Amino acid sequence: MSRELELNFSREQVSLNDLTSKLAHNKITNTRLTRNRNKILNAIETVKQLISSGKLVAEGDYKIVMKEDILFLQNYIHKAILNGEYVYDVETTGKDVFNDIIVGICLYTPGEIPLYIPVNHTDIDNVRVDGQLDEEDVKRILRPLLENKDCRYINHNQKFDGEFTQVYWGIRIANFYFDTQLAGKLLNENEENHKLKYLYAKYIKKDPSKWSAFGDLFEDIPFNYVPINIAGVYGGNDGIIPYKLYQFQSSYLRYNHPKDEFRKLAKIMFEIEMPLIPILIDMELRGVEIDEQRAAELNEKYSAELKELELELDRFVKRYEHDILIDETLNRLTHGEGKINYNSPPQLSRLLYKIMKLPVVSRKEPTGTGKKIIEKWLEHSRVDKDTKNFIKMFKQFKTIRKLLNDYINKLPKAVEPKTGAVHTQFNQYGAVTGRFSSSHPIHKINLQNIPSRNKEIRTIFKARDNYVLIGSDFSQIEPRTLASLSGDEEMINAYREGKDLYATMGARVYQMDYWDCMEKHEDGTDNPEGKVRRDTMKSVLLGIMYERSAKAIAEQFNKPLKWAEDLIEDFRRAYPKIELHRMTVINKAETFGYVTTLLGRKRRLPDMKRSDKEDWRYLDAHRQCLNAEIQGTAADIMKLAMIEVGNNEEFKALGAHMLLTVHDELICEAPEEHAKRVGEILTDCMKKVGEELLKLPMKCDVEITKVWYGAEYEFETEDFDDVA
DNA sequence: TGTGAGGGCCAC
DNA sequence: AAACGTGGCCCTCACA
Repeated sequence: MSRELELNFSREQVSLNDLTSKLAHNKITNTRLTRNRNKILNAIETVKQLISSGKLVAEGDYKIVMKEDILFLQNYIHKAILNGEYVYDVETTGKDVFNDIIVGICLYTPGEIPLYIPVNHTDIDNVRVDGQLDEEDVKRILRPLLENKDCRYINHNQKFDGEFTQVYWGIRIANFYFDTQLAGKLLNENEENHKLKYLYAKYIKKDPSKWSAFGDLFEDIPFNYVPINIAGVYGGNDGIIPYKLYQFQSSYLRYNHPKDEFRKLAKIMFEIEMPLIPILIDMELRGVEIDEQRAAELNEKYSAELKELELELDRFVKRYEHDILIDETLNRLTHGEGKINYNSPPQLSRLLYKIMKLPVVSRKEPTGTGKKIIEKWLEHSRVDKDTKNFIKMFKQFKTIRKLLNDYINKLPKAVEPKTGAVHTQFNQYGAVTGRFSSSHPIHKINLQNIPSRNKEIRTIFKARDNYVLIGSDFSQIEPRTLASLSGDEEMINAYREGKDLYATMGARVYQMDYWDCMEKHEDGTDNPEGKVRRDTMKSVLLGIMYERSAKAIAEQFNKPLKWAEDLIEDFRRAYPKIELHRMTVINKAETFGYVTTLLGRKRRLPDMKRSDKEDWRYLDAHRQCLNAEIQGTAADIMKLAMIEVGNNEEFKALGAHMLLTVHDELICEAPEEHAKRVGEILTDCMKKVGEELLKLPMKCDVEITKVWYGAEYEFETEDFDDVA
């Protein structure tokens, strides 16, 4: 099956004894630059001194495995397999799974000595150090352990090790059993940080202050330059530390814990977070292809527009040239040239407020130049027509600049040549609520904030040749979650009967007919008044989930404060159970200092225990209570759905792959001929999971396209086949 | 030369 | 002071 990735690493082109070209991607490894060379040498010297002064010590005995130890290693692996659990950690030249390389392996199994196995250590001139085992031998010897389903793999941030192991050695680790980083987040998402050494210092050594001395010594130094004897100290620790942390954490995260709250957390750990790791590895390594031609077209189009806008802006600003030049700040910031940089908030605020004398429209941001302020200026009576025109162009300029710099021009640069795709990392516990986040350490790619309001940007993403994109999104998952958690009959019934929720709410709150609160009349004609009512209800409901103030809702609809207050009050009366639920969640948070999702994932909000209810820290936490419960529950559902999809045999057999998850939407790729079936499997899995948990009907909208947000894919009809 | 803060804005 | 929840990244500018 096409589950394995085809990568062209061309490793043969590089002499095994001189790793220069392999390391050349990373500018710091260009040791011909004295700056880099010195930086590395100094860092190594620092570590040597730390060791000789006793400040940096191994946690215990350890062994460095060299060429002559090959039989010992084989025997060790045998013992690890009998033991059934092990720590395995890869040390690499950096974080880029497609371009960095494995330098050494830390290995540990309980009852045995921790090992450090160097494989690609070099001297400062990138010449491989003698005496190390061949990488091929290490790979061959480790494989039976890593691929053994009965052997529990334990480590911190296993996705990283799993990806390197898969990309370089073609080995898929069989049993991701316990990730101490994920466990750390489940047990306390508010931790100062979730780095291995920090958690170890805090919970095992009980001295969090000391962690930094051990912390990121090699953060910026490719590990290959670290002398093997020093790496051994470090590597020995990296085997034992995760294991001790695991022992500590698993005393809480276990199915037989006396407290129900921990049994639930154990369930989330072992039935959601851990099974997700191999799925995310597949998604991240596969990546998504982009159409560089399309990106170039859009670049041309938007660049031209941007250039034009800048000229127009300059033309208008020209009349203030003198004022700009005599303004001390602007003169300095524009280097005495008076040419405004429209990307610079300091320059703009000076220009707009001091020179052009635009009124302050937000007490909160008296020098702001953002969207909200621009909107206010555009409606302000004291701003003249010409200036409004200028502001409009400025607004447009900013939008275009953002689209160009952040997406259109950036995506092609992020294509990984070895796969021809753009990759991101899905941080599994990226948000405190349990949601994913998306980022990339090298390319800085976040695939969860690709513009959707602008319909063109997403069309840069395309399915691979002969594949289609199949995206399915949960319709209104958060309101559905609220309906389920609160048990509000009216809301639940709206979903059961397949009615429009917001129109149902509108009918109730406004005491009007259902159809008077819809975007269209019953006969299909437009109903603008109905649309306003429906939009208002949507906003109020979202507002309640986000603890939005009446003032903010009033502002959005340009209505008086009283109007919004009454609306919210009406809503609360019409849906008493939602309000009751909100109060219950808040009370729980005040009593216990945390709220939980449906499955028991915790959001700890210790500030809810403050007695001063006016304290901003209390209010801050207060706003998070209901939202964390709903957002977190929705995240749990999406995660379970991904596991359901990822483990679906038919889905795999049809050659389908998950590519992206954007909170309530899951985007997959499948061969064209299986598109329909894969779409069905996808929505079936998602709906099944949602309905099991929320006990109300779920709705998923599927789209099959060649490009993201593109036109619906046209299936070839059978007739067409016959003709062909 | 690198870094962090502030302002801003994209997504759900 | 903030007053809408969860994120990540860009750009400029000041500062080490």
